[in-house]
Amino acid sequence: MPTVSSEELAAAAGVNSAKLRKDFSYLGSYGTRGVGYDVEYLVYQISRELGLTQDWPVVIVGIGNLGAALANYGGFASRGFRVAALIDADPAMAGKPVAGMPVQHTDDLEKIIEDNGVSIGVIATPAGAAQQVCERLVAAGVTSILNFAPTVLSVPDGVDVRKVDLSIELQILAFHEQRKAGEDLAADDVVPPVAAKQPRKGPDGDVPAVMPA
Amino acid sequence: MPTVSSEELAAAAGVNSAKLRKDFSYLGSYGTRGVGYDVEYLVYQISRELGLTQDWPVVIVGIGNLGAALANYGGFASRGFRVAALIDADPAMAGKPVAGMPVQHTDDLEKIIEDNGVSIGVIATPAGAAQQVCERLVAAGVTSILNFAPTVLSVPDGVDVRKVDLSIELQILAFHEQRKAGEDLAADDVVPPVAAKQPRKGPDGDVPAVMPA
DNA sequence: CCATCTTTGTGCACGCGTTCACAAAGGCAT
DNA sequence: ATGCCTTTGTGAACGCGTGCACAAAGATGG
Repeated sequence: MPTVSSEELAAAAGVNSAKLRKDFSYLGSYGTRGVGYDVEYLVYQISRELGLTQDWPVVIVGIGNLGAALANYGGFASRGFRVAALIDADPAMAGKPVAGMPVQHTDDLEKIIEDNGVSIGVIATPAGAAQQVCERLVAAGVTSILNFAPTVLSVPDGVDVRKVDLSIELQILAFHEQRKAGEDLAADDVVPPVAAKQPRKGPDGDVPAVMPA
Repeated sequence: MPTVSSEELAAAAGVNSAKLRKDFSYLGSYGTRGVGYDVEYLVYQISRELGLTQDWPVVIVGIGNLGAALANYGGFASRGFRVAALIDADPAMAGKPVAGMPVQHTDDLEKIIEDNGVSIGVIATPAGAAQQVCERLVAAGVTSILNFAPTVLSVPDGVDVRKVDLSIELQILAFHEQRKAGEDLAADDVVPPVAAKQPRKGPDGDVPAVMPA
């Protein structure tokens, strides 16, 4: 039976082993003292807790370059996501196959959502169309929205929205780049907490309070 | 002179006004007591600190759907980024215009980086090509990399990498979605800290220690 | 010029998450 | 079966970031 110790996992992930054990303990006591964690069982438990074992039908609205890229993205299927439909407002797109699936017209949005029991929608439309699409999705029963359009969506309570701004990541790189370049001359002006450590995003987040356009 | 108080800004951003003032104070004392912050001046100071006032030439390697989407993305220019070149390994792509700019062949990668003084590279290639492209970018002088390929890149010290995994965001939505659905039946099993609050990414991050594939 | 009012900048305390450290527990060899 | 070794699970302490609360500072009006 292949096992891992919290120490090994912590080293691999670059975190403290005690925190890792404590986090795991919230899921239950899946480890064996003196041995470690059964890899297969642990993977299953975490997958289940994160919802990876469920099947999540999603629709992608707005099949431009980005929408097409998302439709072709391989990482979705392996995480339990199934692209149920591709939807676009352009009648010329209707029926055209993208990622082995015919694009459908916006007119049928509501029916598609219902028929497939979709609760997660992805918006990859131009900024101008996003809010309207969002409202239709929500009205049709979608309760979680991933927004790639450069707009802030307003939604009723109970609906989750996550906004992906591709340029923010670049922004952060540029910030560090500036640091690298400038730290020879200006070794004084330190901005301690706000934006200093390492990266990634997670269920919760940390945003600098204000970010100018 | 248009001004804002820390109170107004804090309310708009949904944060505590004291923290906001303290954060601003790290940039210097730009406020006026009894009045607030001069909007224009504040925007400039923050922009400068974040590196928005500089011109950052970037190259995008891998002009598939995603690369094309990035090339067309309007948000870059307004944040000080200038797409200096689009690079692809496919000879058939060479010379083809994407977002009003001819795609160049990978062979010229090093020359392009040098000629344009590029220090930030975006990788939007298939997973298999990413590491190799990464190494060539670094060898040519790039010190910050934004990686959209589903691979973990290894880079020498001094090079920053940020990985964007489009499915992680969906993952997080699905997690909350699962919560919504299940909280009626199972009001007990709580996973307290790891993954509960609200979203967004920032210069620093919070990752669940372990995330299975 | 003084009084009053508003809002900043910040010392200090509280609270929460991380880390330490160890007792309990299971495996394994003798 | 007994003892030793390894690793978990967790109580308790530490440290750090957040929020409170107030003094200092500037504006504004009389």
